[in-house]
Amino acid sequence: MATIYEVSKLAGVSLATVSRVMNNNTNVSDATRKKVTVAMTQLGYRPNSIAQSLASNCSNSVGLLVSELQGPFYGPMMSGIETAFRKQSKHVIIAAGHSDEEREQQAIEFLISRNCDGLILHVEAISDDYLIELSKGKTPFVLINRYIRELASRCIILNNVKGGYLATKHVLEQGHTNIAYISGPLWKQDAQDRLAGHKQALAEHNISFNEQLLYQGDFMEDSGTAGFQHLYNGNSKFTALICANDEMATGAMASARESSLILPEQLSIMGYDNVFFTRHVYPPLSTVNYPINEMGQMAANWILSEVYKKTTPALQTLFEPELVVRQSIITNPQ
Amino acid sequence: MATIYEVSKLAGVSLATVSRVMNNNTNVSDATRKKVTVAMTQLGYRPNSIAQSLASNCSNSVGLLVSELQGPFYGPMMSGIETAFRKQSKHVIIAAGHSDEEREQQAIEFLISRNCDGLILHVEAISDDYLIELSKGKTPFVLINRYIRELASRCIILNNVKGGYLATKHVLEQGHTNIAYISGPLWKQDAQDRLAGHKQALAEHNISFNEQLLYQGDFMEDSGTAGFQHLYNGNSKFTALICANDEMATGAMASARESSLILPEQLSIMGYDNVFFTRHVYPPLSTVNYPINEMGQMAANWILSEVYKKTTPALQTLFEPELVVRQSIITNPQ
DNA sequence: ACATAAAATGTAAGCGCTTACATTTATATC
DNA sequence: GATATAAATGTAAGCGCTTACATTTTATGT
Repeated sequence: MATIYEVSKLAGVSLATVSRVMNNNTNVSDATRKKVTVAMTQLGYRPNSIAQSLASNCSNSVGLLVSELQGPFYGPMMSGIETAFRKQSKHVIIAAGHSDEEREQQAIEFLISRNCDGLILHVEAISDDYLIELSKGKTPFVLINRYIRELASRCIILNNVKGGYLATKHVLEQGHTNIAYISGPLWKQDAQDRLAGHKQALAEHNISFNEQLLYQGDFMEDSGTAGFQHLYNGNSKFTALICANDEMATGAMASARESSLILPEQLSIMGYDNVFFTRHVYPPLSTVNYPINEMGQMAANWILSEVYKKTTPALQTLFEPELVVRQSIITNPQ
Repeated sequence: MATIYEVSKLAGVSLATVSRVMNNNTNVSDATRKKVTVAMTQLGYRPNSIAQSLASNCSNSVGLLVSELQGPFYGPMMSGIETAFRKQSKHVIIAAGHSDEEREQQAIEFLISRNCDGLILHVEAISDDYLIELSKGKTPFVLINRYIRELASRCIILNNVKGGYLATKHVLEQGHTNIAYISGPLWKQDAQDRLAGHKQALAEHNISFNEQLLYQGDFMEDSGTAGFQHLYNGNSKFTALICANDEMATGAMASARESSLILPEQLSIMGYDNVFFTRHVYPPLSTVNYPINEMGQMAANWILSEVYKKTTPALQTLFEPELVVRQSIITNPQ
């Protein structure tokens, strides 16, 4: 592999000049610039990004930490992020935290020791304090789907209260009054917010919240099935079930079907996230759109702007959910 | 950030010695090793991986090129790969090729210029010739889901003929004799192989292959719906439909339902890949398992072994598919 | 034509490590 | 205890770039 030195020799200029044309900012005359580029192509020169990084103290890489590499939620997020960075020739180093405090911490350490210029973090288990502490370090980061007041400007989040509200409002408008709810783990902010939105919509329709109709799940499919069983065997009847995310909704659907319910006729079900497979389940699931792809792109833009000082479209920190109506909710035949 | 120099000063040894204890291979007496490690922790020293890379000419990073970051197929693959590498402190740089020749090529260029020590490639559009040429370069790579005779030892593939065979055999054993088939794009090897397996099973059961019952799709959902429509409006009747992957099967299901067919009673459908959402569709889709997670891990092991000279579990290049029976196939009531 | 400022180019010192080779120190052999 | 051998440590030259600063060239004004 040719080095900058050979290029400079061939072009008959100094190392510095070659470097200058590479980083085409500084003043180089057109004549020499041409000489150099010719030499480069002639030698098939490709800059050594490692050497560049060492000398410039900038690795052009950003670390991305997600909970899982698989699953319907993270794919679109990573996709949005990768697209934004590739355009700028930044590369992304990925790691998975598996929603486990220790592993998330390790992953962050790993990414930092890898000289990432910035980090995009989707973390769940790690404490606010740790992140606040981290923010004092020299590696900038942005948070997705997590709000910490002290770090507000770098928290890219969805208006989950609104989303919860939208979901329940829609169900109410179809005439349902007995509505069960399977929430996420309530120590998580997003789970709380979605539930809060639910309650708000209920209140607006003068329906009192019934604790009997609440089940706390963990955002995973199995807790949807468990939740349905629990609720179904309880004393309070319901004609609609709202789940705090699509996976749980799916689990609940399977479980409902096992209990010989006909869907959606005998039970309306609502999801949240608008994960891609919601179109595929039967009946197609009505849900709330979580623009995770866009939020991923925004996170990338944040880094591009704050770390690499690029000009980007205006940074936005709060995203709005939207109702997605499909066929899992029927109007309640009173 | 402390450097190796400061560590050496604090420990009262030379740079080389510090370097040695870091790469803890060479001979260092226990006494000095201890001195050095103490100094390290005292300073909170973290090696600069960029400098290491430059000096050692090894970036400890491997490039991963997939078609899409999203979608049910790539998630588990990336997951398997990341897990294997994290354990060895290698990092993975991802890029997406979007099944487009030019973009795949660019991505490979990008990864190479990023000094990846090795590459894991899931490419579809790029030519055999390009890859053969690439194999002469200095960056080693392994191919997933692609077989090129000249590069056989680095092709990690599934026995797709067998998979196709298994799927059709199962359907035949349920008493179906009129079986439609939606294939992948037949310029792709895997699509061909799956179809070959299908024909083989048919032949074994003395059923002649009916061209009327074949539709060539493109592995994407929409072509499943288009395929179903085409076949359904054709002259040949069928009681079962086999799709060359799960997405197309899903599309076909939706389409069949739109044509007021009751599933699975009026039409048995079979998928391929065992993508995670197959459990969620209704009826749960019978399919063929593609152990993509394991194959991802194997690809990682290949790199670990060939590039980093680590000892790994035996390398394996050919994987076997397995039938996954769920509820989308009923026995044909002759 | 000459002084002066601006633009273009060159020089050389790092960036933080690894590693071949040289040197010193410890261990074994007789 | 002298010698041979092995183990431990040190020295210093890079790895391929960037960049502050120095120098040379070119443009500008009079």
